[in-house]
Order: sequence, then C-alpha cells, then structure tokens
Amino acid sequence: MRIAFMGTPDFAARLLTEVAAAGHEIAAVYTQPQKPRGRGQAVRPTPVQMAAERLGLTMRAPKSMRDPDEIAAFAALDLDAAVVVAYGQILKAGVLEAPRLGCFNVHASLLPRWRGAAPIQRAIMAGDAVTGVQVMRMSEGLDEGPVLSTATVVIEADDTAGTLQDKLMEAAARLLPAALAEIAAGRAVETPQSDDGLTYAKKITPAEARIDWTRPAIEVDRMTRGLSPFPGAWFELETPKGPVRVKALLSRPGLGQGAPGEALDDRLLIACGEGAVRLLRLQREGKTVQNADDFIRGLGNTHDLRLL
RNA sequence: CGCGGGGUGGAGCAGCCCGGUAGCUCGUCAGGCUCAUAACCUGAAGGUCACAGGUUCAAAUCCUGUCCCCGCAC
Repeated sequence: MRIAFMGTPDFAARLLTEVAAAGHEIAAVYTQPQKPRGRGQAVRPTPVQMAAERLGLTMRAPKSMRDPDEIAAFAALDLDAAVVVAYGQILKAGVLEAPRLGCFNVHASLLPRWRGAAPIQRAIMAGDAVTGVQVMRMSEGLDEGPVLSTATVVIEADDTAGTLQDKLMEAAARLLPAALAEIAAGRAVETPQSDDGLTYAKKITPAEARIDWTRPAIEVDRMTRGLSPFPGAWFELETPKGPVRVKALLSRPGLGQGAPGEALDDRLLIACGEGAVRLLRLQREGKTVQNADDFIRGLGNTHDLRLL
C-alpha cells in the first residue's frame, strides 16, 4: 500500500521501521516540528524523525494539521492509508477521510478502557492485571473508532511504564504489519467499541506526580511504577543542605506500619498510610538513577530518615 | 543564550567557602574467626581529584575556557 506514517516518540519510531520493513510504500512521514526544548533549549530531532532519516524517507513536520494547505498537501499524497502512532496532533475529518482506505491508529490499551494520552501509565496506576495494544480505525472522536485487531499483554508486579511500554511496543510491532496486510486485502473486520468499561487516560500532570505517603502502600507502589521512568513519582528528602527532590522509580509493597513517610528499616522500607513500600530504584535531583544500595550509601546516615 | 545540581580508586559520597600528606561507606583480593548471617577482625591492591590553561613556594580546593551527566521549567 501507499501510506503515510504519523508519529513522534520511540514507540512510533519502532513501528515506522516495521511498516517500512513490511514493504509498504511510505509516501511521507509526519512528526511534530522540532523546537527548542529540553535543557539548554537545545533543538533535538524526534525519534520518528531520526528513523525516517535513517530510512531515507520524505519527512514533514507541520505545525498544525488543521491548516488547510497542509490538509490539501496530505490529500495530494494520494494515499491508500495512513498509520498514526502517538503523533501528538488531533486530526480533523479532512485528514481522516483523505486516504482511500482511511487512517488507522495504534493505541496502547484495551479499548474502550484508557482512551486518551497516557494509557500505559494509567493502566499501571489503576492496578490493571492486563492491558494490550490495538489497531483501530480513526474517527473524529478521541480513540472512539472500531477495533481491527488486538494483542494482550499481562502487567507484572514489577512492571513500570517503561518496561510495559517495551512489551507493548514489541506486541504492536507484530500486530501492525498483520493488520495492514488485512486492510490491504480488504479482509479487515472492524468491531465497534462498546461503552462498557469506558475510561479516559488523562495526561499526567506534574502536580499529581508527588507521592502522598498517607495513601495506602499499594497505591504508592502503583504510582511509582506507573510514572517510571517519566515523569517519575517524587518526594522530598531533608538533607544538611536543605530539602532535595527525589524520584522513586521502582518500588515493591512491603510489610510494616508506621507514621507515613517514616523509614522502618535502614533499607528504604517506608511506611505509608496503610502498609509500607520498599524503594528499589531512585534518583536525586542532579544525580543519575541509583539502585537502593547506592542511594543509601550516598545518604551517609539512614537513621531517622523521614520522607516528605 | 531559560533556571539549577554534579564529574574525587570498581560503586556511592565527604573534602572545596577558609589552598598545605587523598578521607568515608561499600566492593575486590589475601588471611583469620564463626554452627550460622547482606555478621565480625586483620592486611592489601586500586586515584595524573573530567579536560586545558592561569594565579601561587604550594591547587581536588582560587580564576578562565572546554567536554560530559542530571533535576526543574518548556
């Protein structure tokens, strides 16, 4: 098929290479425009852009796909289909209807659960036992279109958003080429989503990433794993030089009771509102990621440890 | 030119303000002790203090520049 690929982060870049390897003619790759961002206002290419360059594909990075000129240019590509993966822009009807067979999205949840921006994180934070990836036909509503194919992935107790994303990415890498083949052959079966179990995966906001030690341990644990490695659930630590912000990147529920935030042993077993969590991987601001052992050594003193 | 923290034996840190013998916790190696432990004891190896200039009798420490890592904001 003659297709366009639209995406931005790593997850999308991996699928772009899969689609290319499947032998489709990629007329254009769309990604978010580069702008000064990140530390030092550096301009960095998106992962999809790097993948597109490596594959020698035509790339476009329009500021807005709502621009009539952009929509016209997109339509002029004379596409069979478009594949959209975490592109970062809302596509209007003019874009969605341009390709002969339509636009298809890869979404990292079992719809209609976790429609929206942060399905992987929200699934872990909610304590879901299973999630997955799906290929769906795009419509104007947010992740509302009919589903063409599904791969399920079990969420393990030690999964973080990072590890789960890797698993989902591998699953999607197998699922998408097969789905495209079905679409090309006109054999794809589209199943409308039901409204049962509908939830929305709201974007993660910085404010909700702060750990509240008065919450039950099981919730704190899900939060650290669901927000790891990015943006990272965090708390504050008192040091001789003042309070320091620390991210908890991996944890495990543990046994213990105490005042919320209090260290119950010298190996980072921290009391929560109900039960306790053991912190396994952390990162102090300005420092690199550390295992609990290294973090403890860096503290110098683990007695009377109190996390805020 | 967005704001800020950091680079010191293999790991994690202190020392820097106030220049004067390279320190701590851990690991490694050798030996000892113990029924036993993420236990304890003894000893050893391992560092041009990120790099390059400068100041000084003397620089990890003060000054200038460069490279690299990271947090926030975006």
